[in-house]
Amino acid sequence: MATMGRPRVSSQAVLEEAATELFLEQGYQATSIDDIASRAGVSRATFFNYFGGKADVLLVEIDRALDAFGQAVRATGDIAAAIVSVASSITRSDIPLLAQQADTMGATDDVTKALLERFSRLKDHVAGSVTEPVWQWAVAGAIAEGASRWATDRDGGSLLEAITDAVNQLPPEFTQKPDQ
Amino acid sequence: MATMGRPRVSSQAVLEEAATELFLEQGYQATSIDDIASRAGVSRATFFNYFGGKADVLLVEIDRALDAFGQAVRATGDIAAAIVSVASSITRSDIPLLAQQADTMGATDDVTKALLERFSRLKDHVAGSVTEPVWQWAVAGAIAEGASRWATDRDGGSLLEAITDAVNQLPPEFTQKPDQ
DNA sequence: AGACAAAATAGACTGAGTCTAAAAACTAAG
DNA sequence: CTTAGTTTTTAGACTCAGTCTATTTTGTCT
Repeated sequence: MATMGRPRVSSQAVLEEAATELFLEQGYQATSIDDIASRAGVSRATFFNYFGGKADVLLVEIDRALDAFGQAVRATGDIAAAIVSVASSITRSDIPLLAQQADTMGATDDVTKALLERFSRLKDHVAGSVTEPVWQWAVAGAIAEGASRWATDRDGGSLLEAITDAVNQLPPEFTQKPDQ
Repeated sequence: MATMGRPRVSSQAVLEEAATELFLEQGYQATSIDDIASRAGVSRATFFNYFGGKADVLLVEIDRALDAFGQAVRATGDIAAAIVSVASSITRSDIPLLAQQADTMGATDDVTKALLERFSRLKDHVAGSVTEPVWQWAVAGAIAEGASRWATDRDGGSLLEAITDAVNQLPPEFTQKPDQ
């Protein structure tokens, strides 16, 4: 039945590498999608087969983590468990040049906007377990703050520790499982 | 000494009115900035003299409120007082067709993005009084949630009541003044 | 009348994002 | 080995946002 069709010529990883090179060379703003596609040896249209836009290239890992988090919350309904599950599988080596050198690249408010979108998605995922909207904001904010600190302060502990510390600044009932 | 230069031909209010008409007629997406400028009897370039983009037209009142809020926080350092000061001066008549009919206009995620930007600014303003970042997220989220509920549920109470209710779902120490 | 100031405008330009149709590259049969 | 089917890549056109520069308009002041 199969027939696989034309094999892929590129990948998210290849484009990510090309983009990161250019971001470090020229800065984020000065790099167009055409530039990235050229460097990756691929057409501009192909770039859009792999990414929705320029900022998405910088946030691949975040998106992967968000997807996993949403899936975990939907599966278990337990925020704390989902945090442990996702955060403990992420180490500093998973963010090669992303947030680490984000300012070196001249991260514009384009990136800031994209990050806010991710926060919004995070809050939606949190809503799968935390019913009260005001608490959703607080919990999502704590997670985002923990992750941000971890990414910024280079010599801190693990991501899980950072997020746990941040979430623990909230009242415990905010993150309790709805059932039981 | 003065010499005032050429008098203004348009205003935010005029452009806002023209834009709102078109949004209701054609929907938000289908309306270009050219359309708005034409309807207002002004050139496209002039539109950008009054607004930064299409979404900004929908959020004039929010921006005004945010500016006032930021000013109040900077002046007094008291979140609760700033909320009272700003929120009590805003009534339903101040949002003519904005959030009320936002879905009628087919509010895209363009508007959602713009709203997230506003939330980010709100959080920055909150930071003027709340030092702990995790609490900043919670407080800003509560304010946003209260305002959102007020704008959505038509027959509720005042904006101040809605925001106060939302903020009161947080521990009181989150919003206490830093000094004293 | 002439200098000055501020706003409006024309118009060009870059780049993002979308879309369509066609070409390319591979697999599985016949 | 040829053909049909499938998927990706690609070329290219198109709309629109946003920025920028230079020019024109319209007022006030001297």
